[in-house]
Parts: sequence; C-alpha cells; structure tokens
Amino acid sequence: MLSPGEPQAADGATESGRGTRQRILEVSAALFARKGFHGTATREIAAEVGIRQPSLFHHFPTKQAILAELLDRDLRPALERIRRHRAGDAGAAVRLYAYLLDDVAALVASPFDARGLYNDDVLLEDDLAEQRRLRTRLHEETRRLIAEGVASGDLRPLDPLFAQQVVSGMLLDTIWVTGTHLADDLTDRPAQIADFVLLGMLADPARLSAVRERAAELGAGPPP
Amino acid sequence: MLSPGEPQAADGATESGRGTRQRILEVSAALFARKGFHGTATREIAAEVGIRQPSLFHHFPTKQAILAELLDRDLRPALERIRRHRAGDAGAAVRLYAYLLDDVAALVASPFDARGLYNDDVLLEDDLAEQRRLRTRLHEETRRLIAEGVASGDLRPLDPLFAQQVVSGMLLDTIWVTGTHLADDLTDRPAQIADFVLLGMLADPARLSAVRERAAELGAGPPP
DNA sequence: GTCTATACTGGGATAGAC
DNA sequence: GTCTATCCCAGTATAGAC
Repeated sequence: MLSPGEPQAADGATESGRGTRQRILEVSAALFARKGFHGTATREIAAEVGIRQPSLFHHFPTKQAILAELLDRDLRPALERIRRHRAGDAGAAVRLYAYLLDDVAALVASPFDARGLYNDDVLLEDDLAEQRRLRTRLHEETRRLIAEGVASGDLRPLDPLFAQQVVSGMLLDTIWVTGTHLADDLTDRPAQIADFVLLGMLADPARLSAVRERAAELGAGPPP
Repeated sequence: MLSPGEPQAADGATESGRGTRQRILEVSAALFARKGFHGTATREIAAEVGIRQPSLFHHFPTKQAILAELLDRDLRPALERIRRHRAGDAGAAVRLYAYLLDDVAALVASPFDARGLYNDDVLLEDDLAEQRRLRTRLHEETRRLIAEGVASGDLRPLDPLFAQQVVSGMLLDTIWVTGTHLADDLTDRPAQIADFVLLGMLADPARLSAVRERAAELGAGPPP
C-alpha cells in the first residue's frame, strides 16, 4: 500500500525532497512488520528506499526515532477515533460498533503497516515512554466504552479487561492480516470484525441488526 | 566467580545434564516472546540460565535450533489436539467449543512461552520449513472444523478464512496475555475464549449453553 | 559440560567531501 | 541531501583447556 501521490517508480523517484522521509517511514513500517524492529537492518531500509544507509540519518537521528514516529502516526489517530466515538450519544453498543467499523476501515486503508510494531520489547525503551502512554490510553478508552455497555445492560457482564484484550487483539490481528495480504479482499473486514465482536458481547445477540442499522444512520462506515 | 560444576539452583537440581537443556528452552521462549528472536542475544539467554554464552552451543548447534525446537514443542501437541477434537462425533459447534477449551487450557498451562515465536520473519528461513508446514496444517484443520460447522448449519455462514484468522488470533493473543501476566487470574480464560468465539459464530447464539453442557459431558475441560 | 579466549560478521552511527 | 569511508560495538559461533 503506497501513499497516494507518490510515484511508484522502481527507484528513480523524481522528487527526492520531502518524499524520501515519507518513503523511509513506509518502507520501515513494512520491514518492521515482517522482520521485527531488531530484525530489520538500516541498510535494508535504505536499500529499499533507494539511498545509502548513512543517508537515513539525515532524516532521522536514530533508527528508534523512525519507530517512534510510526507509533505516533498509528496511535494518535486511533486515540482520536475512539474518543470521538465514545463521546457520541447513542447507546454503548452502537458506539462500540461504530468505532470498530471506523477503526478497522482506517487500519485497512493505512499507508503504514503498523503490524508488529507492538510486539516488541523496544516499546520499553525510555525514548518510547510517550508512545507507551498513548497505547495505555487507547486501552483505557476501550475498556471504558465496554464498561459503559455492561453498566447500561447493552452488553453482557464481561470482564472488561478480557473484553478489551479481545478487541485490541482482533484489531492487531487485522493489521497483521492486512499487511501480509493473507486475505485478498478486505472490503468486508470492518463489518466482519464489528459483527463478530458485538455478537460476542451483546447481552441480546438478536439486537445486532438493530445496532448495525443505527450505526449506519450515524454514518459510521468507512468514508468513500 | 561462580564455582564450576554444581549449579546454584534453588530447586534441587543436581542434574546439570538434561536440566540445563530444558532451562535453555524455557528461558529462550520467555525472551523470544518479550524481545523477539532477533532482539534476544545468546548472552542474555545464557546469563539467565546461569551459564556462559558459549556453553549454550554444547546443547544446541545454533540459536535457530533453539527456536526450531520451541516451535515443534508448541505446534505438534496443538496439531494433535485439534485433530483429536475434529475427529470426535459430536456436532461441529460442540467439537469447536471443546477444542477451544482444551487448547486454551494447554496454552495457559504451558511451561513454554510461545508468544512471539510466530510474528517473525525467521519462520521463513529454510531450516524452519518443517515448522512452517505444521503451522499451515494447524490452520487448515481449524478452517475445516469451522467449515464443517457452517455446512451443517451449526455455525452461521462465515468466511472460513476470516473465522480461522479470528480463532488463531485469539489463541495467539491468549498466549501473549499469559506470558505478560497482563491478567492475574487465567483460570477462566478457556471458558471466556470458547464462549466468545462460539457466540460470534453460532447460527443460533441461544444454543451456547447447550453446546457448553454437551462439551462438558465429553470431559473437554482442562485435566485436573 | 562448562569455562576462557577469540575469531569474525553485521549493524548503528559519525565525519566530511560533493 | 546524498555520497564514501570508517569507527566501534554487539552478536554468533569456534577452539581448546579443565
């Protein structure tokens, strides 16, 4: 998945300026995803971008700085999404459904391949404390949204920690599947995920179609 | 300086022979899980085992060989489990439920920490072709069990690939949660996971309790 | 079966020319 | 902003004594 507007030329990119930084991010994300942070050499990144290894350090001070920016670009919009949806005034089940639709759609469409950025110990480095914080917030928001649903009776009495872990896991899994192109067609994913999660959590599973319709009214689907 | 010969182990380990090999496997699994294969240095493994780095190579020819054995010990019993359950004569939903109970219980109880062994590119190395094959088989068995359920009408008409990915993802996620001790009490996990998955897949969610009871009759719970 | 010493490689990062 | 050249450390693995 290449960022829109960038030439997909073999390498002789006409615009070397701002484009290079972006390409470094995209290429790094894909490699980190496939081989892990430690498994990816800066030389590989450079090679795929089409420059020499030391040239990377003109754009980023360290290899970790690349990771930090990738995490930021992944986490900040995600946090914004769940906050926006949580703040809605529909029932918790509808808000959860709408959030899932929106989030999965965003993940599937992202030019970055965030998969595998989170399974690593690197996140424990001091330099990534901020990113760790963002991630914790994201989990908290998820847990709260679910807890609201449980409290209102929309959702069955799940352990909120378990439920949050399920949701986070399924979202991460989506990123993985997206990145590896393990599934050919991903247009259905948002609905598949949202349906599955809600069925597993709704106090009354028969309400799924009502929840789905209400979320659709709110325009929660992926933007065209 | 450590006195050579006798281990300083707390658990009456006069056996330096076979015990060390086992400890290397356990320690490596935990470290690979936390830091990834490439992120883990053989020196770290050795340090935690309580020997010097070169001594590792008396027990394993290469670092990759440690990983290969870990994968084997994780995949072979898992494959055996799903085959056994798939071969049962209950309905597909019951067999799926029983398998999930059994598998999650095994994962939670495992001395090995298989989390993070699978997210890495190392799996693509030639030496790990056999392990890759086992993993594919495991996915196939899962997909078939689900497909049987869909065919019989027990399960709603899910895309089998999507469903398999959900199940595999949730199992991997369990391993992760187990390893990080992110949840204090895991005795409920098998039932939590099995319930959640079945609710998401059953054609008639109201049948869950019946499925649950039938699986319990089959003695599908974790062995005492 | 474990040790010390060490060979050898790969990888992150810097210096300085163009 | 990219290059070449290079530094230096970390990492896997081997040799050989005990």
